[in-house]
This record gives sequence, C-alpha cells and structure tokens, in this order.
Amino acid sequence: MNPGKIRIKDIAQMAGVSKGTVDRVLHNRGRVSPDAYQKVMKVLQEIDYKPNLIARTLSSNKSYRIAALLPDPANDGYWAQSAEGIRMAQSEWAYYNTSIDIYTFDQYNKESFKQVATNALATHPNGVVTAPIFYDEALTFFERVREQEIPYVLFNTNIPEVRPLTFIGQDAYRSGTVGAELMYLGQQSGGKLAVLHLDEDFHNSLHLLEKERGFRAYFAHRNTIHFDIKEYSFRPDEDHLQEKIDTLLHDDALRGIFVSTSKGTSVVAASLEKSGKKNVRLIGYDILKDNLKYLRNGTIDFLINQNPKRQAFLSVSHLGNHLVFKKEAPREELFPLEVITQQNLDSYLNSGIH
Amino acid sequence: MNPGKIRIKDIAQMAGVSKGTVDRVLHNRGRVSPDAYQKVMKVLQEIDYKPNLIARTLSSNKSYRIAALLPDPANDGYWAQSAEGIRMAQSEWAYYNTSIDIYTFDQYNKESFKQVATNALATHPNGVVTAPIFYDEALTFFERVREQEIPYVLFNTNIPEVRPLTFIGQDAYRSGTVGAELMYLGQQSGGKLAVLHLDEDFHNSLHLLEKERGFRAYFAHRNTIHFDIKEYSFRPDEDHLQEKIDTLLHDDALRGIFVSTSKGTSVVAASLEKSGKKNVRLIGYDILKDNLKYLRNGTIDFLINQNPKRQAFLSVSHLGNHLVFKKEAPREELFPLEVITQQNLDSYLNSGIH
DNA sequence: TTGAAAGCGCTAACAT
DNA sequence: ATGTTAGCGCTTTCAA
Repeated sequence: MNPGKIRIKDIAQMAGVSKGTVDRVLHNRGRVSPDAYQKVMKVLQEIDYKPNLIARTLSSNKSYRIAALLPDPANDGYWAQSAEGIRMAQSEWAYYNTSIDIYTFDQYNKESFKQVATNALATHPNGVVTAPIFYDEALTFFERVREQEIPYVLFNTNIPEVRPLTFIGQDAYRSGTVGAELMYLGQQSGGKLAVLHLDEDFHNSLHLLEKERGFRAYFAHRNTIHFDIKEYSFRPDEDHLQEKIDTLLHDDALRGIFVSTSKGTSVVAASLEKSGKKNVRLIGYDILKDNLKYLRNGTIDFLINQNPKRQAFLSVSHLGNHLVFKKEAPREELFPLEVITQQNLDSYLNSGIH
Repeated sequence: MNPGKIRIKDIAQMAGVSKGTVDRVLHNRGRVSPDAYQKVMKVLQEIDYKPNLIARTLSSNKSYRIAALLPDPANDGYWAQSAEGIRMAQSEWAYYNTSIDIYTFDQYNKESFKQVATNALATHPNGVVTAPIFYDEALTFFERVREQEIPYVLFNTNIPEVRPLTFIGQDAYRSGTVGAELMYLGQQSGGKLAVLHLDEDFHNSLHLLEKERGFRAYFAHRNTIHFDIKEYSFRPDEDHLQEKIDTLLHDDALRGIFVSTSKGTSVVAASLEKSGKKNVRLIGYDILKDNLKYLRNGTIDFLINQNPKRQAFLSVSHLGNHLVFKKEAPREELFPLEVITQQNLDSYLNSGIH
C-alpha cells in the first residue's frame, strides 16, 4: 500500500534490535545499552522516520483535559471572540480525545482570577492556556502550574519571565508604529495627536505602554514630521468618562486619536461621531461589533486587528499538538498586524479561522 | 479513561449481536438479517454514536496520493510561494500516509498544462489540487477528473462551473475596491489613474477583470470623486515593455497606478523609481522578494496580499481532511484582503502559516 | 447470515 | 537491558 513508509518494525529490523528498543530510543526512555543505542541512532540518521501519528494517538489512547482561563466574555466583545476561538478548538479537539474546560474570571477583579485559577488547577488539567492580564497574579499562578509540570500557553499578553511553552500574540511596539503610520498617511505635519488608553489596569499593561512607545517612535524617527502627542489614560468605570473624552475632542488643533484598546475604540468613536468633527482621524483596535458601524460610517478610519479568536484557537492548537502528537511548539507566534479598512472589512468578517 | 465514549463493541453488546454485524449495519454492507438489523438500529437511534476517526483511519490503512498542479515556480516569485505552501503541506501530511506529488507546467504554455495534467491523471491520484489559470483547458481537464470520481480543489483562480470540492482564494472584485480605497486615501480628487494588467493571458483571466471592475466601481459609486481611469494591459514578454511603461508614467496628470498582478507590481515599481516621481501612488500585489525593497523605500505605497503560500497549503489541507478523515470541506474559503504597508510588512514576513 | 479473529503502527506493561 | 506481547477501535477476511 505504502511502500516508502518506514515503520518502527522496519527500523528494528535494520538495526538488528527489537521494536521495544527502538521505541525506547525514540522516546529517550532509557534502559538501552550504548551499543543498541548507537545501532538505532545510526539507522535513524540515515532514514527520515516519520512516526504514524494516527497509530500513536490510537495506541496511547490517552485523553487530555486542557484548562482555558480567560476573562468573562459576557459584555465584552473582545473576550467574546477569544471565547469563540476556544469553542472552535473544543469541537476540533474532541476528535482527539481532548477536552477543553473554560474557566472565566472577572476582568476587573484580580481576586476572581486567583480564585478561578485555583479551581482550574485543582482539577489537575494536562495543560493550561491563559490570557494573563494580571501580571503579579499570573506570576504566582504559573509558578504553581510549573511545579505540577503542566505545560501552559499564553496568549494576548506575554510574560516572558514565566517561560510558557508558547506565546501567541502580537508585537505591541510594532503595532504602535503601524498605528502611527496609518495616522500619518496623507496627513500634513503639525497639530496635536492623542494616544488614549482605556483599560482597567493600565500601568500594569506593558503591551499598552509598548503600543504608545511604538507610536511615538514612528514620529520621533522622522524629523520632518512634528506632532504634539499627548497621552490620556482612563479606566472604563471612570467618573465622567464620556465628558472627559468629549473635552479632549474639543481641541481644534486635534488631528487624530490612537486608541490602544478595542473597548476604548468604540467609546471614543461614539464621542467623535457625536461631536460631528470630520477632520479628526481615529485609529483603534479590533473587529468588534461595537466598532463595525463606526468603521463603516467613517468615524473610525482604521482598525488594527489583533484577531483574538484566532489567538485563542491557535493557543489551544499548539498545546493540543504538544500533548497529543508530541509535536514541538514554537516559542512564540506573533500574528501579523492586520489593517482593517471599510473596503476589506467584509473579507475579514467572512473568512474562517483556518 | 474515556467513559462517555461508545465503541462498536458496546453497541454490539447492547444489541446482543457481534461487532461484525454492527459494522455491516453501519456501512450498509448487507448480509444482515432483518431481525439483527432492527436490533442494531434500535440501539443506534438511542445513542449518539461517533466513530473514532483515528481508529478508522489506522485500520483501513489507506494511503493517499494527491496531485498538485501548478505553474513552474522557477523564476516566478508568486508561484514559488504557492510551491512553498505545497511543500509545507507535504511534510504535514506525510504523517497521515498522504503524499503530494507536484506537477509543474509552463505558465505561458497551455499545451504544457494539458500535457502535465494528462500525466498527473494517468497516475490515478486520490485527489487533485490545481491553480486553474487556463480556463478552457481546465474545463476539459476537470471533466476527466470528475469522470474518474477524483475530488479536486481549486486555488488562486475560481471556476465555479467545474464545481470543485473547495475553492480557496480571494474575492477579486472586493480586492479591486480595496485597491481603489487605498488609492484614494488622503488623495484629492482629479487627475488620471492607471489600471495595469501584466499577464500572459489577460483576457482569459476573469479575476483580473474583476479586480479592475471593483477598482472602477469604488470611484463610480462616489460621485464627489472624479478620476480619469485608463486601463493598460501588457504581456510579460511584450516588445518594449519597459519603454511602454516609462511612457505612461510620463504623463504629469498621472496620480496613481493600480497593478493587478504581483509580477507587474515590481516591473512598474522599477520604472517608477527610475522616473524619480514622488507623487504617483503605486498599489500592487503580494509580498514577493522583488516587491519588498520598493515597499520599503516607498516606491510602492501598498501591497494587497493574496497569500499564495497559505492558499496552496490550505488547499491541500482541505483535500487531505476530506480524504483521510472524511471531514467535509467548505465550498469556498475566501481569504481576507490583507493590506501591507511599510510598518506591518515585517509582521507578515515573520508570521507562520498556521 | 453471523461471529471470531487478524491486523493497521504504535505504546507500554511484562517477562526475561 | 532487551524482546515479547497485549491492547487502542475499527475494518476486513475467514470460518462456521
């Protein structure tokens, strides 16, 4: 049927040992004499052995449980998309005896994260995927996860110090330079620009700071361009938030606003639309329901897509491949910085996840 | 281990028959007494049996050959990327006893395609993936393929009439409107625009015509914008090609050029750079080596990414899943229309295929 | 018409 | 340290 295919049995024959020995060498299970080891390795080097993953999976007949921790998707379009990605992964991995348990926590409440994380860990999952939005709490959590030797994948926010199996996300600094580039496109130099962060825990959100740094660097490196760039940061539950944004829009010298979060984007867009100003460029993040109408009617000029659905989906994929198929996962996978405009929006909405 | 899972053995037990009988019922193989049939069906109706696809695949121990037909990647950056995608698919699917044979033909020679297609079909592959760039020849080819009941996937160029298992590509019309949008960004109305096709067989290339149609439609729908849009089409081996392009660039009223093919993009960029003109916007296709430097130095303003590598890779994936795992493939998968700029280019170059 | 059994390639437990 | 063997769930062949 498949003449070219080399099986463990064949390797054993070629090396003059038994299947068991080959298996031990392949998986570094030890209990192999140096002599036998050499013989097997020699054969392995000569041929390109590709294990039959189907047989491997069937044989080991293991089932895996992956715990996925993410902020509550209710009332939050961004995390809703992440959750959607996890759900797609669920049905995909069901074929491989791998289930994904979703644990959601309150994105505004660190205690809630700690609680949920403890619960998740108590079930002794075989792997963990998380969007570690609380820095300190994530550190202690992953210390415990690592103690139990459970592999874990991070998405959305990176914490390199915890050395995850994989990080899935974007380069925040470059994201900022892309924002700046889109801001400058066809514009004239001069006037004011605002960088606006709308986040619960801004000063702990390294990636938002990085976006801003990138945004500023773009202009700083071009000395023919001069903008007065101001930073504003607010909390979603801040008092008089809407008024504060209205006020900053009032400035007639304002030429553009770069909003670093998806939820901030629609909030600012609402104000901007209300103000009736046509000459303020607005750049924000993500293809969320709340953002769509503003992009369509031109209030938002560009969105940068962080692709939360795919981030979540791929996080599970990498972890699943690691557990089930023993494939090695990349240390990190940085998504492209997708620019969404009125005209290409639908092509993104209609495209699948694969 | 996996308590919820029902196996054929379990069904047999419940129905009071043997595994073999259940299998015969499941696959309508006949040779089952009405009585036994009833008993099995009754159980099947009560439970939700999901066959273990892994076991099925291993057991049937089939191997599959997929024939991939595409233009010769030598000296063509675009098709080189497609070929790269096929090669990645090769190593991916080698795990599943599925090999992919690559057949390349001369993209400027229909006879070559016919010849190669005949050769490929003569090997009786289990599936075919093709970029059907020659319309008429593709029609007759797929007629023969269908006669042999071999499933086939198209990518790059769609021919809906041949009803492929799946089409992988982009919406060419929308691609044109995206090009137009990028052309208009921050520009003032008035002046001339050029749509340039550089293709061997332009009038047979429906998708290039569609791009142009989309490009024009964008402006036609906005009656505040007025551009004089001219179409030029050349063959890559056309006499005095470079001079002709130089000439059209000479026009001082020219404000922008939309090039509908990837190879055309770098050709025009070379002329444009040489001309020293800074006020002509250039929009083209694809992240090819030849295009990169022009995007980096600002000669090319935007690229629209068709993602040939991923198109090819996914074509094989869908076909492979169909053959090996009996998964159903989507009728078509349209890729997002990705906008590539100076700043987000690297994020695309660095990102993987998954 | 039916049941029993071999086997797909790999893993892992079990003798030796 | 090494070889043998019993599965994993399904397909398919072979007796009965």
